[in-house]
Amino acid sequence: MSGLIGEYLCKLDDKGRLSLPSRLRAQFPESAGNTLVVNRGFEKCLVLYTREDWLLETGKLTAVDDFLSPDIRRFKRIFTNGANLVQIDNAQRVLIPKKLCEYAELTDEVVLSAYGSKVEIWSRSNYETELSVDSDELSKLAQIFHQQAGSRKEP
Amino acid sequence: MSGLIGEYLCKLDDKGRLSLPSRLRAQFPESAGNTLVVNRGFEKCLVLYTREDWLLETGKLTAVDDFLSPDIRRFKRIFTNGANLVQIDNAQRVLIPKKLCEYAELTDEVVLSAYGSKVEIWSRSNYETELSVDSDELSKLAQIFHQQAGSRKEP
DNA sequence: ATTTTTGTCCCCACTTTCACCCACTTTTTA
DNA sequence: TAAAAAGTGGGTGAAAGTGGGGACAAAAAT
Repeated sequence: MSGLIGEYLCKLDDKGRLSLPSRLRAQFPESAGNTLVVNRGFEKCLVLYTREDWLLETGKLTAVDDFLSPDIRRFKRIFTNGANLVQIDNAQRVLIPKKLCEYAELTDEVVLSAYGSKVEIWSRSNYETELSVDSDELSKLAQIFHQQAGSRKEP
Repeated sequence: MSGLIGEYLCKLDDKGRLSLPSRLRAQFPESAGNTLVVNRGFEKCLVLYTREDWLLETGKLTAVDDFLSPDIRRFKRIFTNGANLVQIDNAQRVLIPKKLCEYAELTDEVVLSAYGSKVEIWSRSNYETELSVDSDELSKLAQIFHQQAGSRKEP
């Protein structure tokens, strides 16, 4: 699935339950059922996938054989470690594993940021820091992006 | 089977029994019954398979002829002789053979990390070391992976 | 051959966790 | 502005996790 969109501010309660905004919930396909996958992101955030998208996302990793080298194994581990299945309860909440909460420094205020086939989960304060950018830096980033993206274009 | 997922922190008791989290247990197919296979991993960890997946894994080995070289024979021997059948008891625990506990330096806190068709068993401290990586190293690993994955692409 | 030791498994009991339920508040929609 | 839907918080019982005693069998020692 792709085409997820939206930015949502929501609450994490004392038990570590995160309620999914109904607008977001509605974007998950029926087929996803009540199970999602949550994992660490590259930055101090978590990433939420449908199970199906998780498999797509990690398909490249799965295709490479473990016998090849220690580096390969390590790389695969780093990417897949921490991934956990979570269930959506009848109040549209998921229980975020403690370890992952700590990793992303989640407390009570949490931002969900959906894009493509992933939903990033940030603590509000980390999210705001991440997004605070002045226009100079923004144009620099855009430039870098353009270069990188350009060099990868298929002919 | 593939598509195992999850990272679980669990306890190894004094008797060397490891309790399998129910979430993980539930991911094994009915057909696996109460028998699993545990073996040494390449790194300082153990690997847990269903019996069926173990056969698939060793299929790679048996496909290669023993006559080829001493190294082949040696590898096959080393790889297969740590393997043990373990039974799941009615409290969802498996008894890890002492030799293997020592090999992986397992004490009381153990991390189970499931991915694909295997479950890796790490001591908590070794696991954390394995996964701590700085960004330089990560990009190096990514590069290596990219090469390997690329070289396997079908034309 | 008998005893001792060691290892494995089964059972029971206590503790902890979490999925479910309900109730209340806030927001949205008609 | 009422009604409905969404969001929030907390209590609770069933399930999972944990630890230990003891029966039994295999291996080792006498």
